[in-house]
Amino acid sequence: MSLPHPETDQITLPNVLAALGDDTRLAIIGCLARCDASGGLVCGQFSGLTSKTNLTYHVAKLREAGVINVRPEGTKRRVTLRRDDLDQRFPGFLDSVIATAIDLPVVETTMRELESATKPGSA
Amino acid sequence: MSLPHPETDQITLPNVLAALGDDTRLAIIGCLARCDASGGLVCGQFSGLTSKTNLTYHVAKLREAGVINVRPEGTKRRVTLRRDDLDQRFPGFLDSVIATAIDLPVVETTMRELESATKPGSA
DNA sequence: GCATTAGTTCAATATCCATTGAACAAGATA
DNA sequence: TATCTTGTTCAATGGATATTGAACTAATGC
Repeated sequence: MSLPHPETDQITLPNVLAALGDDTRLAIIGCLARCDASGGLVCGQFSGLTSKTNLTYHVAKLREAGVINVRPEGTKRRVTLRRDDLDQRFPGFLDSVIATAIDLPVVETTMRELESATKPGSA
Repeated sequence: MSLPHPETDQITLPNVLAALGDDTRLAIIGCLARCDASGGLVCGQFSGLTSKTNLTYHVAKLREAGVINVRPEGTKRRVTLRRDDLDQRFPGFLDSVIATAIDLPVVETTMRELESATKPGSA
């Protein structure tokens, strides 16, 4: 964990809601919801959503709010949902968000990334 | 319902999250969560939160996102949570938000309003 | 060592969003 | 009718937030 992440008990609802109240970031969460079981995703796999620079910005927002975990992996950054932490802090919240976010439309470029990510042996 | 409210199936998660991702609006929801059983609140009872003008703005945001219902009552506006609609659309979501929002600190002026609102015969 | 890949930093801009005050409208009350 | 209460509208402002491109760093592979 070389990047700063808030402790579980420092995650606040206002921050989480503000972080999720953005289309780009909600799309990131939707993608993660689909692929989290297969080890999460790396930043590059969100490339269909927006520019590389902008992605850095939005991923940082989600990380700082405590919604995701970002772990360096070589030159890449592996992104996962902080499911347990959020469940502990706001029971039922993440599940209800994911249930809807997972159905949000995804651009085709990103869709292909997700498909290859969920294939066995891709993590 | 003289003011425009979205139909239940037009309420979207991105809009709801964006509406709740603001401290003033989350405070309004917290107040409503305490008092909704006793018939909701009128705008004036949120006066401790911000200015009158600004309140109109935030209440409109919540109404347009489908989070609250606003019903004219003489010169007043009665505000209630759209519990059933939100539960139907995003099961578990509102409950998990309220469970936390109800514990958020409330300014004293507003606190007094809430106390008088929950007294029997005040609705 | 050199090029490639993956992501970051920084400064600039653009856009959106919250906040304010003055003037207004509508209903209640006398 | 005059006045008070409650909330709205509008235009203006300030501040935050998203987006961009250029230059950069760090790890990987040849």
